[in-house]
Amino acid sequence: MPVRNKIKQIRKEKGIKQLQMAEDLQVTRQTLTAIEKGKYNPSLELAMKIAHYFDQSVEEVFTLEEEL
Amino acid sequence: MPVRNKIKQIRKEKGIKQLQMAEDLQVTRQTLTAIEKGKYNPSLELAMKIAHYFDQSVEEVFTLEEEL
DNA sequence: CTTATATGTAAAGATATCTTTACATAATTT
DNA sequence: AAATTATGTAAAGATATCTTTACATATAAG
Repeated sequence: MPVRNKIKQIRKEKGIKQLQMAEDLQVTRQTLTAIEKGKYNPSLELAMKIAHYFDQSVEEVFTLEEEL
Repeated sequence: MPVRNKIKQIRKEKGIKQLQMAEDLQVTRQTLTAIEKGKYNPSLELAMKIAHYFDQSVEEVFTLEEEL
């Protein structure tokens, strides 16, 4: 059950730069890039910070893939 | 910003045993105990599985503490 | 009281998450 | 075209998450 995210899409819609967002969330830009690219999933804490940063719920940003 | 959870409380309300729940979620009972006790936070994937297991949202089960 | 069931805890090891440093390419601006 | 800004990537190291094995205590049932 991999987790997919819509971070890049939402970030683009809101016109936010990776660097800006990384600083606001107090993580490195590399962390954000890796997560957007699906290299790994964020911790629960970071996932909640990201969702709330977008004024959205965790489920609106991250989805648990059913198949497999 | 620590993450708090209501897993034990919700599990008790639903009358589910740790072992039963651990098997359903395909994690060890020790993992569940540690998370309920706040020794560490679950991964995002496990957090979403737990919330959905309870038919609840991540935010209903896990809360991001504001202060600090 | 003895047995069984539910929960708590711990240590060692594996893998995942995140940082730091560094470099590379793509896209935008001048 | 040159400079600046935005994004992609990688490797080493630190810490977090999770498993396995094992034992301990608490609560309930016989």
